[in-house]
Amino acid sequence: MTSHDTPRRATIADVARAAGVATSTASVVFSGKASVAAATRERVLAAAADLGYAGPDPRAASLRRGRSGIVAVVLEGHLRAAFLDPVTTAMMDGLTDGLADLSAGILLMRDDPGDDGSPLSNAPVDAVVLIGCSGRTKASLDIVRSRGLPVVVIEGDAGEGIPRITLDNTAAAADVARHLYDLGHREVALVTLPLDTRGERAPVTQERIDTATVEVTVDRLAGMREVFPTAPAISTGSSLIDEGLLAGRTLLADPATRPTAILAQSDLIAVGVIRAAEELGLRVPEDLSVAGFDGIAADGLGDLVLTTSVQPAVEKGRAAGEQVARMLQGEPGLTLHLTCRFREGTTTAPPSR
Amino acid sequence: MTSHDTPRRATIADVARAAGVATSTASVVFSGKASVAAATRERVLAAAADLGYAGPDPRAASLRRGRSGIVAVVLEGHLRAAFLDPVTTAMMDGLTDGLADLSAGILLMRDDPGDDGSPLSNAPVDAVVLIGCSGRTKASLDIVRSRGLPVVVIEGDAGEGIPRITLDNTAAAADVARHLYDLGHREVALVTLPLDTRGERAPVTQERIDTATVEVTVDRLAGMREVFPTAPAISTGSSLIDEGLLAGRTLLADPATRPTAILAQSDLIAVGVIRAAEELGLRVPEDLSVAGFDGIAADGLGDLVLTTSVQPAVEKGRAAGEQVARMLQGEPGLTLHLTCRFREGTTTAPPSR
DNA sequence: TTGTACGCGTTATCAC
DNA sequence: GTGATAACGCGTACAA
Repeated sequence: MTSHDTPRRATIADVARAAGVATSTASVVFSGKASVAAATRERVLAAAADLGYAGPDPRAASLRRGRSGIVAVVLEGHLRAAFLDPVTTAMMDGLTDGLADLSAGILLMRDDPGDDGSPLSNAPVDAVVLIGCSGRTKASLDIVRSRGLPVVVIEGDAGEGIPRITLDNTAAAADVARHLYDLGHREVALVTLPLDTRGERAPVTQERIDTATVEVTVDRLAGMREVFPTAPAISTGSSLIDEGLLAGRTLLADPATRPTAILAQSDLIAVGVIRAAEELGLRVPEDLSVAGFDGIAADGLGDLVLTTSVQPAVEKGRAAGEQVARMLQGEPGLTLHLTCRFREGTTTAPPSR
Repeated sequence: MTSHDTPRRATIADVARAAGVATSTASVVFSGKASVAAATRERVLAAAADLGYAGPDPRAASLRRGRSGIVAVVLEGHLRAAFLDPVTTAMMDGLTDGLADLSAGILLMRDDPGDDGSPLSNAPVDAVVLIGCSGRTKASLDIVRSRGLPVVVIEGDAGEGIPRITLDNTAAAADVARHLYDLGHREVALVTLPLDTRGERAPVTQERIDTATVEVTVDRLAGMREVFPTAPAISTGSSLIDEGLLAGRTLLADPATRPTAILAQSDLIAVGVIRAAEELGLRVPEDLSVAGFDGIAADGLGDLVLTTSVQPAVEKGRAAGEQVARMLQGEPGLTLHLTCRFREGTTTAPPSR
C-alpha cells in the first residue's frame, strides 16, 4: 500500500485507535448495548466526527449479527400492476406496521426467474413474504426454503406446514349474494376478477373455471354460485374501473336480458359497473343494484356508498408481518384465517320489477 | 462446542471439505468467476446438495464485495399514499428496469425519523433514490451523504452537486394552458395538487403559494398563470378522482361564475372534475373543457381521451436507476432534465359562449 | 486448474 | 467500565 491509494473509509477500529480505546468499546458506544463512561463516549464520538466515520457498516453488522433487518416481499408480475390494486397497497402498509420493530424496510421483488437464477437467491434478507400463488411463486418458494428462510404466504397455499394468511373469500362472497337474494333479486349477473394471468374478458364457462389459476377468483365465484347457482358470469382482465365499465356495458346492453343486480368481485369493478349503468340512464340502486368486494375506499364513486364485503387488507399485511417477527424469534409461524365483514351501502335495494 | 448444539448451517468451507477441494474452488463453482473442471464442479455440487448448502450467504458476500445489490427508495409519507399515485408506480417500474443489471431489488423506506434515528442509517444499501423533497427528505439526505452513499433525487432540489432527475413542469403546464387559450377560453379555473403535506382544500392565495413546500404544485401553477395570470385556483388534498370531484363541484356550482375550462394539475383530478361536470348535466367538452397533467392511463374515464401533458414517468425512474448504476461504477452522476409532451385529447374544445 | 492465507468491518464473549 | 480476541462466511491475490 502506497500513500497515493484511494483514501480508505474509516472503520470503527480507526476510530477506536484515534480515541485511544478498544474497538469493542467504540462498538458499544454506537450500538448502545452497554453503558459507557460519559467521558469515553465523548472521546469516541469526537474521534468519529474527526475521521468522518458515519457509524458501523451495516453489511459487516449483518454478517456478525446474522441479521440484515430486511424482509423481502415477492409480488407476481410488474410492480405497477401489483400496486394498481388498492388492496395490495393497503396490505403493504399493514406489513410495514407488523414489521416495524425489527425491520429496516421492505425489499420489493418480482418472482421473475431472470437470467442467472432469481435475485431472491442472493438477496441478504431475513425472511420472505410471498403474495398470491401462481406457478412461479412456487419456484420462489423452493429457493426460499432451501435457504432456510422464514416464509409466510398471503392468499395462497404453499402446502406442508408453511404459515399462511387467508381470507374466507367463499363465505364472504356468499354473504353478499345472500343479501341480494334476501332483497328479492333473482335475475343476477356476476363480474369476476381474472381467472388466470392471461386475463381474458369473456363469459365464464365451467371449463374456464377448471383451468383457472387465480384462487381468489374461483373462491369468490363459488360463494356467489352457492346462492345463485345459474347466474351468468363474465370475467375481467384485471381489477380496474374501466374493466368493470366494459363488463357492465356487456351485461346491461340488452334490456330484455338485463339483470336486476350485478355482483362484482372487486370494488373497482363495481364502480365501473355503476358507471356503465349511469351511461345507460339507469339509476343505482333503483333500477340496478350493484355490490362489490374489498371494502376499500373506492376513488371515483362520489356520494354513493358501495354495498360490499370489507376485507381486512391492512390486517392481512400486519398479520403476515407479525408471523414473520415470531419466526425470527424462533417460534413457529401460525396460519391465520381472517374474515371479511359484510357492509350494506346505498347501491343495493329491492328490485323494481 | 458439544455435540448437542443446534446443528450449524453448512458453510462453503464444509462443502469444500466434503468434496475434497479447497474453499476457493468451491467458491468459484458458485460464483462462476473462473472455469472449473467439470468433474470437480460435479463433486462440489453433489457435496452441497448432500449438506443442504444453498449457496453463499448473501450477508457474507456483501461484506466481502462491499456491495449488497440493494438500492433504497425513500418515499415521503405512507407507502399507501405514495402508491395510490399511478405516476409513482410507473416511476418505480422504470427504476427497477434501470437498476436491473446490478440490483437485487429496491428497498422501500419512509423518510420517517422513527425512534432511534432513521432506519436509513442501518440499512445495507449501495445507493439511495430520494423522491420528492419535503423538509424531512432533507434529513434523509444528510444521513445518506454522511454515509457516503451515491444518491439521486427525483423531482426535488437537493442542492450542491447532487444528481437529480427533473421535469419541465412549468413549461409543460404553460403549454396546456396555451392550448386552451388558443381555443378561445378566457374564463378558466385551476385545480392544483396539494401545496404542502397538510393538503388543505381551499382557494389558493398568494400567501399560500409563498409558504408552499411541494415544488411540483408551485411549478405547474406558475406555468398556468403565465397564460392565465388571474385565473382562480383551488387546491386539493391529494391527487385523487374524488378530490377532483369536490373541487369541480365547488368551481361549477354557480352558473354565473362558471368557467368555460378547468385546468387540473393531475389526470386523476381532471377525471374527478369531469365527473362533477357530468353530475351537473354539463357535457365535456361542449359545455366545459377539461385538461389534466401526467398522461397516465387514467382509469375511470371511459371513452374520453384526456387532453393533458404526458410526463415521462417511467423514463424518470429509469433515468434515476441508470444514474445510480453509473455512480456505483465510480463515474459521476448526471442531472437530467426530462420534458413532457402535450397531448390533445377529446376533453377540450372551443368555448360555446 | 487447485490450494493457502488473509482480510472485509463488526460484534459477542469473556477476563480484567 | 474497559480491553483483548475470536469468530461471522466469504472472495481473491498469490503461489504451486
